[in-house]
Amino acid sequence: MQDISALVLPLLNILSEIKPLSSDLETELIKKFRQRDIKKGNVLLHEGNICKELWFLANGLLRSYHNMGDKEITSRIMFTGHIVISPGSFFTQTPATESIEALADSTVAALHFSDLQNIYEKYPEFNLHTRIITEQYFAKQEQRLYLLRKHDASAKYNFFLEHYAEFLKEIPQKYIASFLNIAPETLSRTRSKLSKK
Amino acid sequence: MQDISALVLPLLNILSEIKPLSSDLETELIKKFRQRDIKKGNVLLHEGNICKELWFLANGLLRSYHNMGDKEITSRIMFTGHIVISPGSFFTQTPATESIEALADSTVAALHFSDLQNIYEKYPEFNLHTRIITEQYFAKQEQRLYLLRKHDASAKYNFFLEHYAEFLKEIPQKYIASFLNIAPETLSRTRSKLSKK
DNA sequence: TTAATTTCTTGACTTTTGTCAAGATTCTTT
DNA sequence: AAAGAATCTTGACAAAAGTCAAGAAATTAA
Repeated sequence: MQDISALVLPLLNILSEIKPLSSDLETELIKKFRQRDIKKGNVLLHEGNICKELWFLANGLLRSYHNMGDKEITSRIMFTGHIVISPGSFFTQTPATESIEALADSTVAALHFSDLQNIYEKYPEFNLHTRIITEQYFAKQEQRLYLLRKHDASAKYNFFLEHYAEFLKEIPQKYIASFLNIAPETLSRTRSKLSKK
Repeated sequence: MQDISALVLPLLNILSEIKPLSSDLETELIKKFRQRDIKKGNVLLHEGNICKELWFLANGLLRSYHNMGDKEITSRIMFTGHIVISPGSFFTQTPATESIEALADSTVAALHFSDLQNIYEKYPEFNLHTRIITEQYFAKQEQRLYLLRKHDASAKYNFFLEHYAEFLKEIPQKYIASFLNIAPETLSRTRSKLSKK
């Protein structure tokens, strides 16, 4: 069990680069975040449940996915230093259409939705920080949409190599395939074709 | 040439439902918005240019699209009352990967990026409004992503019917097809199969 | 209203991807 | 290190979607 402020520190740095945080606000954030440890394979959020917390991934690797009929489709992969929510669920506090699981033993700092709302009331200047962060994640989503609109498997994979290269190190290929919305066999064939050239 | 405040009024209503606007802020917004009229078929933003303005679509119909090789793929369709930007481009002031055109004669109220930044400085409370609006549009993007991840054409079209029914009235089918990321012929066949059941 | 243009539908065919299955490889665990 | 489990690769085949083309229908313009 680490000191929560050590876990949250990188997040505070991200925030204060947008605009320095008052020490009161900083203290409040540290006070409200709670540590959660998730073992590899365990689920942080179940589809159908409401995403009641915002997580700062202090250490580890997470994956969000939809159950499409009988198979899972990976929606996002999240690394150390990412802010993690299920957006549709968290913002509106309605049931999530996706699940989030740990691909590696992970540690998150968790902030409850209602605590966040209280922070907005007490420290309205915090809206600036989250406005900008939401914009940044929004732009990332656009990139994701662009990938999914690519015609065929090799166009998707090439775009993936350009924009998501960091995925290659630790992520099993089957998750990359479902991130690209193609069958794992198709990804395997696409890669072998590519390496022959 | 209408009075700009009449154009912007519905936007002010949306904003003040989030939280009432101070009359100074309201005046400032009205002062900074400019009217633009776009004829059907004309392009509001060209791929490769920077999206320098935020638009409130006071009246009309817009479509954003990517050029994927030789063909266009519709990314969004925007109706009267929508706030319109090319997110990746506007937020970071970098070149857009999409174009935006008018599908019908349209009137927008335009706010320049730098004017918006000045408003944020002068009226920091405005961050609350845009934070919440960005969250709402973010959640919509999630739904869009969910659609594109659907396996086959009929699953996409059924999801489309449930969640984007308002598109059906005025949008030519070829744009709906490209919104679903399928060929227009495939959409036509999917629809005829569906109506036979 | 008629002519011209664009959009939509349908068929035949091709290409791409998905599916199932078996073997190879890699990763985990004991 | 060895056994077990999970993942990846490859082949054969099936299914789905894309492409091309021609005619029908609808929309727009004259």
